Amino acid sequence: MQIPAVNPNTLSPAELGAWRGLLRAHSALVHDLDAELRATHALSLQEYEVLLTLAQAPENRMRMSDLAVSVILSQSGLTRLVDRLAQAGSVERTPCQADRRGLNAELTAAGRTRLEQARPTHLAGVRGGFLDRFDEAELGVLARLWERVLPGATAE
Amino acid sequence: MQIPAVNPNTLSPAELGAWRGLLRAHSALVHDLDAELRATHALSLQEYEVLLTLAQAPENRMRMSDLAVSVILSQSGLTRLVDRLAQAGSVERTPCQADRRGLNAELTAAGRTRLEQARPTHLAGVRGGFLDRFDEAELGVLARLWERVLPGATAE
DNA sequence: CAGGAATACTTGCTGTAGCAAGAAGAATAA
DNA sequence: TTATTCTTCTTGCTACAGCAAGTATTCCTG
Repeated sequence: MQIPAVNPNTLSPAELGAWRGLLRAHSALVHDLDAELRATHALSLQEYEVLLTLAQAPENRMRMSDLAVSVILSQSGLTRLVDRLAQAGSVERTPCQADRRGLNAELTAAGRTRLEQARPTHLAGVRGGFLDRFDEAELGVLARLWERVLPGATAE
Repeated sequence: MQIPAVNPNTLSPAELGAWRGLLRAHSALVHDLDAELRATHALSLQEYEVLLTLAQAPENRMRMSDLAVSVILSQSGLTRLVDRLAQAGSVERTPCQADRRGLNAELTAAGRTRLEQARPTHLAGVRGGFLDRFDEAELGVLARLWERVLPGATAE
């Protein structure tokens, strides 16, 4: 029986499917989620993720740099994202006790309200577009597969 | 034995891992691939994908709108991407026989050379960062899982 | 306790993407 | 045929992201 040689210059169908599937799925999901959040709550997906992350953080606040890592954004990108959220009154910058270089982004009451309004939309989008397509076991498999790709990122 | 109720307002650990893992994995992989292609071949990941797609197309050319879908880009985004590639001599716009509204993007000889130079980098990146983490069976599983997320996208 | 290196955040600049509107051609229908 | 509508691509505008440089503070080393 012939073993199909791994051609170092080409991808197998399974490889192609896995790789391009990742690209396509990500693009479609993120695009749709973002569009729906914008349309119904005037909130980008990234803004939503910041509010959510803060809501789950102790004291509802987090150092700017940690927040940037959490939401997968450069530090300068986060600075401006928080600018926008602060402008809208959803977040405040508060000084950091221990380190005067640092700033905390802190969720305001208005921000919490905004998040709570948007949350059903986001959850419905993630479920409807992604999670509902799989059963719990498959989701577990996926989660474990990701850990092989990611250096030391633990699922929050 | 207690069955954990599905809380409609929260994600289970597996759900979270699967979803955030997708976001993180995509971000890390695309970022690194793009950076490496830029550093070693002065080519963005999107530019690379255009060249590759053209190289695999019949006659090495493709309608602008089809190309946009293939590489997951808006039409205006593709117009400008092809502008850049044409500027660099990697691609040419040729008129479309059947439909004079249309244009084909066509790979030039120089573009093919450029692609061939960059290809090992790209393949090594995709393999090293992603594909090598899984065996063929797992890749097949992944590919099939994606098809449930994607409407009618068949892996090329 | 200086003085230099490292860290935290912001700002200037640039590149790239999308949407919406426009121009040119094709398709349909009467 | 010609008028209306649809499609294909491009262009104007804007938004968002990253890098690199700048500023303020802390850490480290002697």
